[in-house]
Amino acid sequence: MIENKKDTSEYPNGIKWTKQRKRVYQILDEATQPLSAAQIYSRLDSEEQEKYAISTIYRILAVFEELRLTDKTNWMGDGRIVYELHRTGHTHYAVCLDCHRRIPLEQCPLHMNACQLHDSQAEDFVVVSHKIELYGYCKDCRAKHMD
Amino acid sequence: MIENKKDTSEYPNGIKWTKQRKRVYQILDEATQPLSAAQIYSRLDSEEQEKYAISTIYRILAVFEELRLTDKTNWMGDGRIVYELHRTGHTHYAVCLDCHRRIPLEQCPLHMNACQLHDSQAEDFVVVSHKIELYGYCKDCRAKHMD
DNA sequence: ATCAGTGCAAACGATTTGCACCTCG
DNA sequence: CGAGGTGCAAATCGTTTGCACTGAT
Repeated sequence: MIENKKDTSEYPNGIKWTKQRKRVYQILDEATQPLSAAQIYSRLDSEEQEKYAISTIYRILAVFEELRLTDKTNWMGDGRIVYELHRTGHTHYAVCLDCHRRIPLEQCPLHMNACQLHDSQAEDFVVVSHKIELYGYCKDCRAKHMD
Repeated sequence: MIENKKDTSEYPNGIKWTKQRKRVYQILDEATQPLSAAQIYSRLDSEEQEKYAISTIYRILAVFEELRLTDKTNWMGDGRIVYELHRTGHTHYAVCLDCHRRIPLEQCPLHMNACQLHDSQAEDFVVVSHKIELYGYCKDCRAKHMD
């Protein structure tokens, strides 16, 4: 069997690394913020014969989540589920209530991964992960309303 | 005009306090955790002629949110939107990844309401509110899987 | 009496699924 | 070659909306 290098340095074991999956992975990788399935779909180039079925996108995202490649979130806002690569640990966002921009936070305001929770209501609850979202107004939007 | 006391001690001004609204409010008030529209609907007693239209439930919940009577949330989990009365400030939950139970936390693990955020990525972002959800495994579910 | 609130059914948008075909390994 | 992946269209689910009727104030 001929030894040939794979063009993508890192990808999960045990699944077929099809052009569709490559592309969805690439789009998520290039994204600066979490994307919905529809947003991923719309970033496919129709001129390049790239309009893979939207159901395929959903199935790929399901597989990615199964493999812990992505994080899935649906928060306040437009109600759609958004996906992002599960990069270096977790990410939280500051969400502007005006322009709906999601600003990723550099650091986590809470340090309690995989720990025992000390709260009288949730005794013996073992925390595996957490999500935080801060709501407020970004610099630009505050300026906009300052008149 | 005859002065007559209202049977419900507290309710919002300016809206008709119909039996449907009373009942939805009561269900939310009795609930120990946030409920989805469908869950509220299913708690109506069909024997009591109480099966108000599901669309009515949604509309009532929309009004309640407008009046700041309730908080609306859709996080990780089953994808449905859940509602709870906007009681004494904000509440956070520990969500069991196994049984999906939502355990309200006694205290907020984060103290940063209405403050300036100090994060290099979100400079000059003014935080109005925040949501936190902890994911993990509750006592019962951990016991279940311990064999 | 009036107009907001309701019920019903139909519309809607996001997500899922069944099935035949295709393609990676 | 064969199992797994995909495309397409139809189904499903939660939620929203149009319209005629009802009931709280």
